[in-house]
Amino acid sequence: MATERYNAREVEARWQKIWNDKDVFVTHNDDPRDKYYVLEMFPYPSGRIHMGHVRNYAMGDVVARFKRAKGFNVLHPMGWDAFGMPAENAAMQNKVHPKDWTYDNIATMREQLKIMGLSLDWSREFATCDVGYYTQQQRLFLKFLEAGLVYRKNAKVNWDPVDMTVLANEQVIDGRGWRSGALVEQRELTQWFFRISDYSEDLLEAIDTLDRWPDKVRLMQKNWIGKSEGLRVRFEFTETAPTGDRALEIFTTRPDTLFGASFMGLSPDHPISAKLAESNPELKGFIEECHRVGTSEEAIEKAEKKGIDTGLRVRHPLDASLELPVYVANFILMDYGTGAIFACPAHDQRDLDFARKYGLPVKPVVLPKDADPQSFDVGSEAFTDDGTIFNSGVLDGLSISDAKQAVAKKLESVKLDGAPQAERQVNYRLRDWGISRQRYWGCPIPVVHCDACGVVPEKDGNLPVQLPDDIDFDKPGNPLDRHPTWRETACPSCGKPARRETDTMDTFVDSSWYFARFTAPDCDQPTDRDAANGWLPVDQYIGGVEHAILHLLYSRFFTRAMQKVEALDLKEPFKGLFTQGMVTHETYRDGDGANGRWVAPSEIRIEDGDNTRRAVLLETGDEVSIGAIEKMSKSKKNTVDPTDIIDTYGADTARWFMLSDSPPERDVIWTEDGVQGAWRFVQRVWRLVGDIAEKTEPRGGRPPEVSGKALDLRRTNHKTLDAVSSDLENLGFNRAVARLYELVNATSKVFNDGMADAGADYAVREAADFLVQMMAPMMPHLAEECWSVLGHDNLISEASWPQADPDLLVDDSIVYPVQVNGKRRGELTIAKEASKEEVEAATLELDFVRKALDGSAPKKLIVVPQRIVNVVV
RNA sequence: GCGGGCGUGGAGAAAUUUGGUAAACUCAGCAGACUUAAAAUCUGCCGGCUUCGGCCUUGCGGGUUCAAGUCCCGCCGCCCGCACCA
Repeated sequence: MATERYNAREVEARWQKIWNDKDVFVTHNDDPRDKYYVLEMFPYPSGRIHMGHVRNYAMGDVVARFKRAKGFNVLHPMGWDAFGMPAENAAMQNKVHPKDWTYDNIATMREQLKIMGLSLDWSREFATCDVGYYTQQQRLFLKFLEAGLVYRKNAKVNWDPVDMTVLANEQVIDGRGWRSGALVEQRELTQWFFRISDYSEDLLEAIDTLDRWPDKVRLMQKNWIGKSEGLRVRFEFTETAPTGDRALEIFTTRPDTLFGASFMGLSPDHPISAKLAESNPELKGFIEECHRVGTSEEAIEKAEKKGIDTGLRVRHPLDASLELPVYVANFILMDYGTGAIFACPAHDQRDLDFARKYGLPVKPVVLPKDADPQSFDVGSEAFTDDGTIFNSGVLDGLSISDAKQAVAKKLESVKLDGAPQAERQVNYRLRDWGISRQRYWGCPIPVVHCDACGVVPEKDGNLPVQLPDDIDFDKPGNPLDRHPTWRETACPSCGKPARRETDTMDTFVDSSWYFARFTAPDCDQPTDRDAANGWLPVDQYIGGVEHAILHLLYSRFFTRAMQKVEALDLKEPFKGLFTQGMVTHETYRDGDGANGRWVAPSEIRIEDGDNTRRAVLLETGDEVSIGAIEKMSKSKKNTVDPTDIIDTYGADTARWFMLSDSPPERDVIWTEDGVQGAWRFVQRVWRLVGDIAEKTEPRGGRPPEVSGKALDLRRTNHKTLDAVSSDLENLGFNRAVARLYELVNATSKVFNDGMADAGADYAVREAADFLVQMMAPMMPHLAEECWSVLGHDNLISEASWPQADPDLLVDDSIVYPVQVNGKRRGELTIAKEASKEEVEAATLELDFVRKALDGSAPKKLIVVPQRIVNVVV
C-alpha cells in the first residue's frame, strides 16, 4: 500500500505527449467507421481561456472521448473566431497591430487548451483571420453574389457612434450597441445584405425537424422569424393623396375586426407623411420629434401614443358610407407590413390608447363568451381574446377565424382601380442580414467600384483581396478608407483604375460556415463537397445560449445558401444542440458593501466557523463583505484563472469539478471547497486502483463463480456501466459523476472488508477496470495512468467501451416497497419471478399489513410488478 | 405587455423519460479514530416533530388517482427571451 500521492502535473504532461506523438486524436476523412462530429463553439481569442471555456470544452471532450470509445470515427476540431473589434481596440489603446495581438492571444490560448488534455484534432486548426480561410470566404461571397443571395441597397442602418460602425438589428440590444453599449443612431448608408429573408418560411418550418435542440432555442428562433398571416387591404381615399395615391394600403392580421375600424394610422416615415410634411409645419415638427425619441426600450415604454390628423379621409371597404380619418401616429413602424394600419381600438390596446386620447370612436365587434351585446364595453382595456363577431353586419355571429376568411374572400373579389382590394399576405419579422462593417479587422468584401462599370465583383483569379498590414489607428472610423494606396485597383471588367470596397464583413459571417471548413480545412475551394456531406451535420454542438438566435440562425441560413451554390448538400448544420449554463462565483467587496471596491477570490481567504462564514483579505486580515453569486466577469473581479487551478490540482480535477453537481444546462457555482472535493476524489481513486492492482490479478478468460458481496459488487459494476453509458449519451454528466462516486464507495467497502467471498478478487478488479474506463472521458490523464497500473498495455483513449452483461443487471429477488393507503409502511423481499398472486399472498402475511387490516379484507390490493405494492384499507 | 422556464434539506442536487420507497451523490457542519500536534486518511451522524409506537415534509391553495415532487386548475415568488410587429 505504498502508493505515492498522485502527481497530476507530471502525469498529465506525460500522457499529453504520448497522445500527441502517436497522433491519437487525428481524424481521417477516409476512415470507414460511422462518423460522429462533435463541436464546441470556437472561442474568440480575447487573451486567455476563462472558466466558461473550460466547462464548454470539458463537456465536448467527454462526448468526443465517449463516442470514440463507442467505435465512432470522431471529428473534434478547434479553431479561432479571430476577426473583430477588440483587436482594433487593442491596437488603438496599446499601439499593437491587430494581427499580432490576435495571433499572440491564439498562441497563449492554444497552450492553455492543450494543458486541459482535450482530445482535439489540432491538425485541422485554423483562425478565421488566416488568409487561407478568408480567401475561401470571399470565394463563397462571390458565389452567393452570383446566385442572387447578396445585394446592395441604400438603407437606414443602426449606427454605433462609439465603434463607428453599422450594426445588424440583432446586434442592437435595448437600443444600444451590443458591444459598445452606446445609444444607436439611424443613418442612411449603402450596405451589403444577405437575403436571409428569402428563407424565412424554410427556416421556420425546419425548426420542427430540429428535435435534438432545446425547446427554448427553437421557440426563440420561431419568435425571431415572427411569422404572421394576414390581409393587405387598400382603403380608397376620398380625394387623391398629395403623393398621387388613390388608396392607402395597410396590413392587418385582424380583418375580422374591420367593422370596428375607427381611424387609419401612418408611420411618421411613411411616404405620404413625408409628402404632407412638406406643406404642414406642425406635422413636420411632429415627425422630427418622433425621430428624436429613438427606439430604446425605455423610450418606447414611456412614449405616449401620439399623432396628428392629416385631414385625409378614406372610405371603409365594407361600408362605403363610412369615412375614416387618417392620422400620422408615433407607434407605427415603417419597416413592418406597409407602414400603415387600420385601427380597431376595441380590440387592440395601442389603438385604444390612441382613440381615448383623441376622442375617436371605440366600437366593439368581438363579443366575449356570455357577455351582453347591449352593455358590453371595453373600458380602458382592449379585448383581444376569443369571442363572437357582432356589430358587424353580414359577419355577425361568426367566429373570429370564420370572419377573417369571410372578409378575405369578399375583398379579394372586389376590384379597386382594376386590382383586387385585398390580398392574403404572410409577413415575417425577419429582415435581411446587413453584413457591411466599416472596420479594418474583418474579411474584405471582394468587390470593386468602377466609374464606368459600377459595382463589379472581383475576379476569382484575383483572390484573395488581402488586408494590408501597414495600417494606422490614429483616428476612429475605418482605417481601410484612409489607407493611402490599398483602395486603388484595376476594374476587373474594363481594366481602368477603380476603387476597392472598403467595407469588411460582419464577423458573424466568419462563424456561419467554419463547421463546414473543418471537414476539409486545406481545400482550395470553400468546401470539399464529399468531406462536408460526409461529416455534416454536426452531431453534437455545444455552446452558450447567448448564441441562440444570431449565430445559429445565420449558420442555418448559410448552410442553405451553400447548398444553393453547391458547396455542400444539406440544409441543417447542427443535428444536436446543447446550451450549457454559465460559471458563477461569489463576489466580494471591500469596505462598506455596495460602495466598496470589488475584491478577487485570489485576494481573500474564507473562514468557516460554527455557524459563521466570513471572508478576510489575505494581506491585511480585514473582513470583506460576501456578495451575490454572479457570472464570472472581469468587472466584478469574481474570476478564477483556469491555469492557476490546473497548476495546483491538474486538468482532471478542474474537468471533474466542472462536470459534477450542477446539471450542465444550469449555472454552476465555482467554489474552492468543491474543487478540493474533486481533488480528494482523484487521490482516492488513485489509491484504490493502486491497491487493487497490487492485491489482485488482472482479469482474463471466463468470469469465475461469484457469491455474496462479490456477486453484489459485480452487479453494481454492470448496473453502473449501464447507467453511466446512458447518462453520457444524454449529456447527464452530473449523474454519471454521482454514480462513479457510488461505485468507488461500494468497491472500497468490499476491498477493505477483506474480500472474503468467492470471486471477490475478480469483482474488485472488474470494478477498477470499469471505473477507470467510465471516468476516462472526464478525467483522461488519471484514467490512462490507472489503466497502465492495472496492467493494460493499450491506451485507454483507444480502448473500446465495455459491454454490460444483461444477466448482471437484474437481481434474484426484489424488494417491494409496501404502501398502506398510499403511504410506505414497510417492504417485502420476494423472488424476482414470484407471480402476482404470490406477491399478494406474501403481502397479506406481513405484520404491519395485518395490523392495518385488523382482520378485515383489503378494499383493494394493487401490485405493480417489479415496482410496488399498495394495500387499500 | 407577450412567450418560455423554474421553485425539493444549511448549499449544489437526485428521483421528473414511464405517476410507484422523496432527499442518492458531493460540499459544508457535528462527533469520534489515528497523530505530540496539524494536514491527510478512516468511521458515524446530518429535513422537521416525537410520548420512540410513530407522525409530518417537495413555494401556497384546490383537484384527478389505489398512489402526485411528477398530471390538471388557481395563486405567490424568482429567472430567461422578445418587445409599439398591426
